[in-house]
Amino acid sequence: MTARTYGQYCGLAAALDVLGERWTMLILRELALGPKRYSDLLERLPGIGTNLLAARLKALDAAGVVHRPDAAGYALTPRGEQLRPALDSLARWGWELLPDQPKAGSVRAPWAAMLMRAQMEASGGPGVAAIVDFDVGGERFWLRADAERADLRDGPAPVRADVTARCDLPTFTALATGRTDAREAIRSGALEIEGDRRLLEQLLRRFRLPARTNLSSMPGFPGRMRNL
Amino acid sequence: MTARTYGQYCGLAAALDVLGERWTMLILRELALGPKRYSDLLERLPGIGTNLLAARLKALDAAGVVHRPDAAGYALTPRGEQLRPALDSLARWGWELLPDQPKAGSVRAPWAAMLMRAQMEASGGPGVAAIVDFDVGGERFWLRADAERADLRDGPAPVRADVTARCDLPTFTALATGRTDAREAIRSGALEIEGDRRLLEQLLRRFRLPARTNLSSMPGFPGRMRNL
DNA sequence: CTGCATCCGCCTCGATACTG
DNA sequence: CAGTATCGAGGCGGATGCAG
Repeated sequence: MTARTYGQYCGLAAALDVLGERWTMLILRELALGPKRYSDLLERLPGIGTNLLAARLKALDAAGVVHRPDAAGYALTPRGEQLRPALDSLARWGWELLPDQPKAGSVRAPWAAMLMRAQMEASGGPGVAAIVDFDVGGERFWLRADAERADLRDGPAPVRADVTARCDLPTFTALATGRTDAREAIRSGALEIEGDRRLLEQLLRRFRLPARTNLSSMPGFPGRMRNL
Repeated sequence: MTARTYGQYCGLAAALDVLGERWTMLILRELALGPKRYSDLLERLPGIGTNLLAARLKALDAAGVVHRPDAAGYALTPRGEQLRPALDSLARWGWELLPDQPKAGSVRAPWAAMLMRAQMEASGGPGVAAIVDFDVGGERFWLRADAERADLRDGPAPVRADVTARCDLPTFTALATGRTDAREAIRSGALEIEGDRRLLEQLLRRFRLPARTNLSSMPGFPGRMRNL
């Protein structure tokens, strides 16, 4: 009954009173890619439990972070959209914790794409204006970039894209981590392009994630960490 | 035994695997103000419970976020310091959730000061270089500002400050929220200054927090929210 | 079928008591 | 001072039920 709040007059504590419970920020991550229905969220958040998702959505609605534009479907409110810098910042910090090689089934292309978008914005912006339509192993999402900012949504692009890129998930993660580049992937046939090839190459160059210090070599590891 | 992780190859999920449990980010907030001992943390985190604090510190140590420079005392590692932008971002988002009037006992001057520092950095930087020593109701902390960034630590300034400011907590929150300004507070005697008065006035102008939309007037309020 | 609510076992949390 | 041990209450995860 007595909702567990920190009761501190502090911005961080107040934010965590709303966002701090398990799964909450991950729900918002999914909704940041576009509106979704209850069952969409369930399938993208493996392990969450149906009751918990319902409870979180209700709480987020009450907090003014999420709303229901139509009867079936949840979306971020403007207040929820304002969370993006914070989620980006956390994601960039967490990126360095991830192992070099993802465990099978733990990767979703949009998650990597979100990270790359955040990274791009943090390092001076995309630099070019473009709309790119991705198909990564059948998963569709699209990016709208301008000089400083980039926006990422799932689903197919609702407008005509400048470039269309199709590849499988391993290729995409290889592109993301810089283990390969666009030119090479195209040459090997792993990446299929339609439209302005140079635009995509330009973007992917800015898209690259920073190298990670390998955690397994850190003192005190493993503690209670990762099991991807 | 099986530490509850999300198991997603996603920066945000990885960050939350380390930071997502209750109290963790608030511990880091405290350590971001400077190294502290176990009992210092206990007293600044009312309600945390001794076992939980010990467990969190152990986990954060294992994760490479916190370390113990000397036998009794915890501090952020460089990796922990890198969390500042993320904590700042969350704090700025959460600021707008706070009620205009804090409940008695729920305010700590450094929390407001942290928020002001984050706000200052986000809106173009302090603009001036200065070291300011604060004494707010007996609580000491100091700010080192340059054109773009600002650093805030608790305790008295270890170097000679350009300005020394002394006031009580209500005056400080009034300054923070813009309900009063430095000139007025000095004139009324609520704020005592030693040193370069104009420097402080300049800083405090950049220090002001944005106005908040009053939550209580929002649809769906109260849901499960604040009880400060 | 989607969108939950209910129930159940376990784990986390918070409070208190106790120890080196 | 700096934690560990213990225990009740509640949050979480999984399975199942059920209404629209």
